[in-house]
Amino acid sequence: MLRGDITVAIRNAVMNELAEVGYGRLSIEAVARRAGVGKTAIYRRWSNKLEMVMEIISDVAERKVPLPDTGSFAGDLELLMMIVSKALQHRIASQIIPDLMAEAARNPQISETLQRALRTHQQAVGEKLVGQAIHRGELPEGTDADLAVDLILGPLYWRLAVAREPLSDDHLEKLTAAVTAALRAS
Amino acid sequence: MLRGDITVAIRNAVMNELAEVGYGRLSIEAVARRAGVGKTAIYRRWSNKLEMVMEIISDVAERKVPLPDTGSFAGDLELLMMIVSKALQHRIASQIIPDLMAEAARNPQISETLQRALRTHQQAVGEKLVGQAIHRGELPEGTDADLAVDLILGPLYWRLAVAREPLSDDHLEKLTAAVTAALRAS
DNA sequence: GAACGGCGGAACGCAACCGTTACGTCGTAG
DNA sequence: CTACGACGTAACGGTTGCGTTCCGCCGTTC
Repeated sequence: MLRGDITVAIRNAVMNELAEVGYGRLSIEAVARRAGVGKTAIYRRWSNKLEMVMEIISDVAERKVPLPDTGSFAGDLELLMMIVSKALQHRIASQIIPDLMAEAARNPQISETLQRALRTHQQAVGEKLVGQAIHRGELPEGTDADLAVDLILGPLYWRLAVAREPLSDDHLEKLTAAVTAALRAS
Repeated sequence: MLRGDITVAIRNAVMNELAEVGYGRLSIEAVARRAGVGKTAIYRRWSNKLEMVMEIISDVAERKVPLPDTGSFAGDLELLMMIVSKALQHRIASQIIPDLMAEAARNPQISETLQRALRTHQQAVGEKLVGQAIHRGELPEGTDADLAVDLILGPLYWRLAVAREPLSDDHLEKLTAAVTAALRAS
């Protein structure tokens, strides 16, 4: 039986290595070195870099985030944006996510894995959010959940992961208000 | 004197190579091969990969986009969003931009170059857009240009460069309307 | 027509990784 | 106490890329 503590060490090493050098430059040897483990231990678990990274990433990415339900759309939205912004400011995540997204643009397998892990899940969040709001009468009947997701995640991702500018509480508040207005008007 | 046609061939090769394999895996040898050029021709121009890529990218990125001024905020916004979405759907750009953004997260020199090339310029677009609209009375006095940029570029970038979902004319229209509403309300 | 300089090509020594193999150690299960 | 299996280490041959050097070719300049 494969030893669990070794597997954990490898997983951590992969995450850190991914954050530091990115998928393109990640090497099995470096992972082994960092994990304090032989290459054999890695090849015993996965047959190559892609498979290894994909399995580890899906695992992490599929951890469910609780869908917000605070009782009001404003509350749900604020909570969701807080959660997402915290996640995007996490040291490891903020390096790994853009890197894998870029990699997904040229590797169909990575693309598919990320889609399944992120889109399925996060789109569900958006749909639930919008659905609840419509049901409560806080948003008009035909509100486009797809559009809502773009409007909620887009600006956050842009500012935190792309432009890498700070996100003050004040700015987050304005953003929340703006998104609310945008959705109400649609 | 260095031959101009050779320089052009190298520049093109770098762009295509960047798009195909990304910065992390880009190698001087591959660039030379692709450009049909000796490695010596490259080292005669730049001293290493980073310097080469940075010079070529800044050149491309600093080409000025005409600031929209159609006479109305709605027109300006629609035009800007069209331009940006076209740019983000360009084959080469859509691969290179997320890749370099990810790389910038771990390489300060790349980060700085991109900031200067993109932010300075695109932020100016946002500020002009908002400034014109305020001047015309189409947006309230204190509208935050920073926020506007987040709201305009964020959803587009998210959808096109991250989620990689198609952007229909219909969706673009809804997005424009939503952003307008958001900014008016702020 | 001679000198110069950019060019491609080839090879250099060096380093990093690949994926695989052989070996000896050590903990655990039977 | 024995057998098994996962472990780390070390080495394998092969590939790729680095940055440099030397060569001979060829077009331009004077």
